Amino acid sequence: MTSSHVTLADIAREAGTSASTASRALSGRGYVSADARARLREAAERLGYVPNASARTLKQNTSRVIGVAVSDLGNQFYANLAAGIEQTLREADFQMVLVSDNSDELQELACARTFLAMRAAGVIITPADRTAASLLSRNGVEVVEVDRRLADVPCDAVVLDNDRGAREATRHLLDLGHRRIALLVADTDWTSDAGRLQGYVNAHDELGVPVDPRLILPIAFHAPDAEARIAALLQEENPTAIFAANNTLADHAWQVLRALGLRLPQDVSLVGFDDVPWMAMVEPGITAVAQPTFEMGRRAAQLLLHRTIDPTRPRTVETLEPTLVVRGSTAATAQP
Amino acid sequence: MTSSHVTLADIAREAGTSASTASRALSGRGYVSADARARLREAAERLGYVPNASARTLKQNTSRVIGVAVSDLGNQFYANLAAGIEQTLREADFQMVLVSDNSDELQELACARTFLAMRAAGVIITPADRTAASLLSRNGVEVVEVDRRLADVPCDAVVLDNDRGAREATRHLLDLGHRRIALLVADTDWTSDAGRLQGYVNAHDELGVPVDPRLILPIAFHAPDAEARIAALLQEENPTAIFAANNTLADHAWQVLRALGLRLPQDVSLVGFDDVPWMAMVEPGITAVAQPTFEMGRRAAQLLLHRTIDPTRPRTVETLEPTLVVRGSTAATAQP
DNA sequence: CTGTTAGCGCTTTCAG
DNA sequence: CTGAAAGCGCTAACAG
Repeated sequence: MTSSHVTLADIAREAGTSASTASRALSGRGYVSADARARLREAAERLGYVPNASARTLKQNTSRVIGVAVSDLGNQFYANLAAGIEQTLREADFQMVLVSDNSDELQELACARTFLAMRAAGVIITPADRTAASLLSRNGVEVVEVDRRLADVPCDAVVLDNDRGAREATRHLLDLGHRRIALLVADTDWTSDAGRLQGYVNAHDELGVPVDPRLILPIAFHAPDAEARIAALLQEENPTAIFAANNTLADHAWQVLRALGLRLPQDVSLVGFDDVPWMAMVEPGITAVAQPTFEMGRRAAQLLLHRTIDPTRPRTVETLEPTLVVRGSTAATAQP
Repeated sequence: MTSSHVTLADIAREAGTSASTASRALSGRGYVSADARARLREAAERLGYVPNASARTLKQNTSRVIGVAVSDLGNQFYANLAAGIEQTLREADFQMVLVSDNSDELQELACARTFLAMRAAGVIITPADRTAASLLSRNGVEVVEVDRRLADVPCDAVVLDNDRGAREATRHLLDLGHRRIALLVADTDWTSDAGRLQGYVNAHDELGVPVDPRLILPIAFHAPDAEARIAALLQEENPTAIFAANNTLADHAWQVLRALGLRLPQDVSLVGFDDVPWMAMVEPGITAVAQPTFEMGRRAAQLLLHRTIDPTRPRTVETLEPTLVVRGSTAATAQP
């Protein structure tokens, strides 16, 4: 029924006080007589008062909004990350403004500008470029990087121990006797993918197995020829195992194997990175490096919330540990 | 380097104009000489001006923020819905504030209050209760309901033809000779689930097959005993087929069948509702009613955007059609 | 075409 | 304990 919005002045008038007193009563800051407080509370309730966040933000020059920019909300990994962030923020009575930036530098920068315009209390980002963090930081907005690190300004971060995850996965295959292990890795300059490549190499080095660069296949996101290239690699290089360094590539690899009629694990072994539901459901199950995705989101949000409380807190990089989940897709090599 | 924020007044001073002229120049509304505009643009660029969204919202009493409240961001269905909404909003230069409310009435109401406080230009919601929409609507905020309808105030909506989806799925099983089809359905009073139940019943009625109420199992979200109850139903009622009316229930059913060692489709047939990736990957594939989830999100956002342009637009309910995707999990009944 | 003025709703000194 | 007053940054009349 109330068409226009009820303001503090309205409830002040209703309760016979000034707006300042009303502000103090409802925000709980400063002295207000119990009597006045009760009257104001009642009036606010009765009139259906909803504080105007913009007015408050304008006055206080900071909001309860946290900007979140992820690469691809359609991907389970980022969706779970966002879910973890959202849950944590909501518990602390903050709101999440969520944007999916397609790892596009321009879109990412546009997001940063939007978050700045909103006077976001902080920003969480899966970075594709360093300019966004730089712009935000320069304007006094705290940034937390998740999944990978890119910023050239100091900021908190939550990442996975990608090297270790990839090393364990590769080592698992090497221990099973595989010597020609194809690596499917995203074609980026991100620390996440670099770490996974490094882990693959390290595992080889540790056992003194030479790395054949022809077995390493960098594939861009959403590359339309991804599966064709994987099929070509399989046929030209005859790997006995595949390590797919993210969930999309694992999916592609699995589809290619199915299309070519190659059996898991008799004809070829497969390890994925990022344990998504289908990997536990297909037969045989896919051996995978599991990431605590939701928890990464939670940690990132916590880091940001802690910093809003104590801005002098030293910057932290939290490195979470992956877990190798062994299933039926990996087995010892057949004798050649 | 710029510690505090650059304001319109700053760039006006820099360019030797008043703040109003600066406002006109940068917002593009009203007359400004080409010369002044150029100087102002340059100054804004040079000083790194970012407009203050709160000030603008306060003044104009409306923002470029759309509130979105979904039931469970961790569920693919809602994540995809959110992704569709986000993409559409971003294209129109709106921001999405996303909250996952666990279908909890109190959380949902709290979200509504937050969106109101932010002067959201509109709200998209997968409703669990009618009070949120009512509160928003009463305060002049447009609401679009997605996936199900609940509001007792007029609002736009985007839903699936659940009756038809369930009818086709059930009909498919009946046509294969099944006469004892278990229905696993979410235990809600939502239109979505009611529609699916109705479709199940309608398909039976059309063929004159009696419905045995003992085969209908309502299961609450996140019920810890969901799988135990499904297993019990299978053993006590001996259905020859299962229709699981959402993706979570399909997952549960599949796990139970696997645990009990029942083969698809020889021992029992299975149809899911909402075609998620694993259903196409397991062997045999799961026959499923596919929803255009992402598209539903897009439509909801479009409906809202159109209404912000033309508030007198008549309310619309868009009903999208599902598609039955037949895979190997369904087959004719074995002769008893 | 441009500047002046006023005010959006709230919080925060500062006097009382 | 309370009210008056000022101002956050922006925009929209309204005169010039």
